[in-house]
Amino acid sequence: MNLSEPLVRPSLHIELLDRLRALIVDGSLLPGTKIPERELCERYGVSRTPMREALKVLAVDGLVWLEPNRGAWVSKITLEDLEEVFPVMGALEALSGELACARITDEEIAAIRTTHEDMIAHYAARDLAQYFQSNQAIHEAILSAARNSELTTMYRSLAARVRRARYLANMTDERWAKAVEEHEQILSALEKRQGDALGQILRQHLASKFETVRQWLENDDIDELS
Amino acid sequence: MNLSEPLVRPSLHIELLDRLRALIVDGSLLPGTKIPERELCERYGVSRTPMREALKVLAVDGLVWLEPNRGAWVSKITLEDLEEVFPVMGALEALSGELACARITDEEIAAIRTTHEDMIAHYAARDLAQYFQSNQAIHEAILSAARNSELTTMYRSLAARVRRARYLANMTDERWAKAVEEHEQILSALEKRQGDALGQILRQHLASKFETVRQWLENDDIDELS
DNA sequence: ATATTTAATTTTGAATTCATAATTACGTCA
DNA sequence: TGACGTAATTATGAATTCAAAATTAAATAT
Repeated sequence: MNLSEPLVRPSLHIELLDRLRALIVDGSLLPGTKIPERELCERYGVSRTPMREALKVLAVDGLVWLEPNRGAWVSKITLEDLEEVFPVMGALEALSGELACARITDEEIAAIRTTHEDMIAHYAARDLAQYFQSNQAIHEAILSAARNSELTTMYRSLAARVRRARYLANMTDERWAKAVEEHEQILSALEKRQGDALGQILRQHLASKFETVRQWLENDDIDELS
Repeated sequence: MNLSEPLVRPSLHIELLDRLRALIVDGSLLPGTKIPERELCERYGVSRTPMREALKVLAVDGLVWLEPNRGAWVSKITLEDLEEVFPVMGALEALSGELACARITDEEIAAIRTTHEDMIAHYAARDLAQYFQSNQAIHEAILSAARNSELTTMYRSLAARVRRARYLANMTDERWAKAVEEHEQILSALEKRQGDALGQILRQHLASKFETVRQWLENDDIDELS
């Protein structure tokens, strides 16, 4: 423990922001449901003022929908939303690949290679949860190697919204195999530091991911996740 | 006047948000200065509650910097910030070009051509303010033709931050000529609906814009705009 | 006179209060 | 019984109030 650390007390609205975001992203608060403002205030022992500040920020972030004089609702995720969000994420992820190739260290590449091999092992063991975790870690590591905090903020905000869809559980074997193969290409381009190629592969990777989501949504004959 | 329009009274914090954003973007509130919360509350006749909500949203947007227990400052724009923001804007603008080519109508292209010719006329007349306005209208029209509200929101947020730098006043003749030439290429690619090409040109266009900013900042031997 | 400590003032963060809008519950009448 | 209208309740938006932190001013000491 660092004893000379300054004593900073994070403000309530920041703390709340993180907690509420987690509640929505992990699915504790379901899309389309009303946000129980009073109940959350009681649960966290805060007044409505910081709670409402946090909700307004989350509304800008796209996780919350504010209806004037009617309260706050957890945003739904429609296919139309995803059709807009995925191309933007694709462009951002392609950029992160390009920048990462120019800036990543050999050590960082080695670490990603290790995570990649873990991921392959989870794939072989058909452990979807662990696979998903390694997968996400790889994309985060590339993003981090891009050394661009604006890019990081924007990408994370979109990724959080998409992640709520939880479509991965419905991934077919075929799709899963293709995703793993694409990841081989990602590693290969990264190790050769081929920025443009990596950008294109990442973009394509995300596009196929979106196709999975689209098919799932269309097959289930629903147009929103609630 | 549309008599069947629903009677919506916009909430104060939304109104304030727009007003404050305008104050910062148009330079009435200078980068690095403290935001006079009390004074603004009096000016707009509102209490601190909605004002503080608006400031928190603007902080997420990157226009305001909140220092815990010390208040709100207008964000400074450092060269380091711009070095991060420009590549992201470039990726988004490239995407807007690609999508626009796939979706734009002939009428929209014709309208952009008209604005383009206006812009050329302002260039010939060396009317920088009018040139700037037409220029911005063209980029907005392409963005709008991309039909992607997520993209629009993100791009506009970054554009607002960059616009505060007001580097255009310092554009050299050489740079200005190059920008006009790039715009000819933009129109050409758009009219041929060559999405990939348009994307690359827009990205390059923004990159040269950034070089102007960088040189200006470095020549003036300052590292922030205040 | 300047540096340092202490007290007064101002500002901030957050709880509380209050007016208004929205929702629900109730009562009336066909 | 069910549709409509009214009253009671609840929730929301925003002003006010209050405690704590930061800043400024004043006082003391060197």
